[in-house]
Amino acid sequence: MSATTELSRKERERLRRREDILEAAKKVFAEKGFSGSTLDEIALRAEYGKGTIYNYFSSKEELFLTLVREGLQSFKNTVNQALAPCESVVDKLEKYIEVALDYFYDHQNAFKIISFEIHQPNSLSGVIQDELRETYSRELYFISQLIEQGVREGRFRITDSQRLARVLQGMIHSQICQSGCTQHDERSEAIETVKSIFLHGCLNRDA
Amino acid sequence: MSATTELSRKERERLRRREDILEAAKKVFAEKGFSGSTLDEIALRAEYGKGTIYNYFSSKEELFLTLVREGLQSFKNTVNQALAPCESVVDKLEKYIEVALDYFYDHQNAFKIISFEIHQPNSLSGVIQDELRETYSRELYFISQLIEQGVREGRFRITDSQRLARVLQGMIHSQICQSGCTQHDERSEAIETVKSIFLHGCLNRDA
DNA sequence: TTAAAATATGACCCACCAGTCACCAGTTGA
DNA sequence: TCAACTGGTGACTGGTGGGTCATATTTTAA
Repeated sequence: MSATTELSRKERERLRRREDILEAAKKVFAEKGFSGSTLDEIALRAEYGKGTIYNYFSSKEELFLTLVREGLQSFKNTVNQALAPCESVVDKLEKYIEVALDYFYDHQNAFKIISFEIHQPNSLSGVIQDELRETYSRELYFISQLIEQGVREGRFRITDSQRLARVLQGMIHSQICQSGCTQHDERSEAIETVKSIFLHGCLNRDA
Repeated sequence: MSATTELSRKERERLRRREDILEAAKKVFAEKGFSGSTLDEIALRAEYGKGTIYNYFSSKEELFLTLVREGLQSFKNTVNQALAPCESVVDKLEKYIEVALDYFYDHQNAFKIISFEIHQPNSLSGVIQDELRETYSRELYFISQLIEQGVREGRFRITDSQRLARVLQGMIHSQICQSGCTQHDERSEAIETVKSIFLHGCLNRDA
């Protein structure tokens, strides 16, 4: 084995441990929230000692923030990739609803972490809270820009794109965490319903 | 002063202190969540000693649960009173959207407490968590029953009343906690938008 | 084979917090 | 005026949890 392969195996192992820890932390945070979770439990679940966690993350907050950052980034990438082939605004919105619901159904723990710490303003330190809020609002901004374009094209009955973005986000989020959301037809029914209500509710009839 | 007035003054004072404590607790819990809040801070905000709180509530959990219970009960009463004069299902739904948004805009702390502890399943003890969930799902059941009736009357394009109830709830919740939601026209615009999208999106055109 | 470097580990430290209780101020009733 | 009582109080306690560090273990390099 050459030196480079050696190094890369070490790198891989380090990465793997990091992932193990993140995975365990995701489960615990999703169940108990930030304040309710303990590093002891995360270490237990990850099957590492507590000290090990501090070889990979400098604090509980950094561990949490990493989860949020990587979760949102991964969601964003998925969305961008999915929307790339779409031409019209309506196509894009439909695709967004599909991909967002699919993603969050598949990553419910990530969803819980991202969504409920947003609603709990002051349990994290200021700077971190700000970054979190910032990233989140950029996500909202993405939808509202999409809608804004549709408004300019005269496709929408309602023209407050910010408000529409929020409404759509609320509709999507309402469908996660339902019982039995793992079944495939359950899921596609949810997708169809949200699409149908939002588009029927917002688009001009004569369009 | 007669003995009864004496007693009643004492009673009133006791009630007043209870309210003071609940009010302070509501603010703190709304800001920091259940796990993130401390009784010391609640006592400080209420301007009482920590020991005093235990003369009125047996534990942190009971204090929190009282807030949730009384908050939901008060909301329920407001809704029932508002919907009483309405005849048709559509009238009732419109009224519900109005009154729910108005109520939560006016009681944002209550809203935060009720909504985000629902999304954080395991930070409270089992029995309490169950009661909370139960009460919450009865609220959802109320809307879904309303919609169910509309479905039977053939007024709805979409017939899964449970799902519609969730969507509506998501739309309503998405509008709370926006910036500038204290202004009156902001608020009525939110109400009109939600009404408009939901009804346009769900009702049959020929109805 | 062994010295050195890297890394995992959990006992330990300290700050913090829910809950308690001995004390005290104010009120009542005689 | 005083004794009994009621009710607020915050210092105290026991337990807990984030974060540390000396030690143990494994890996690397010679």
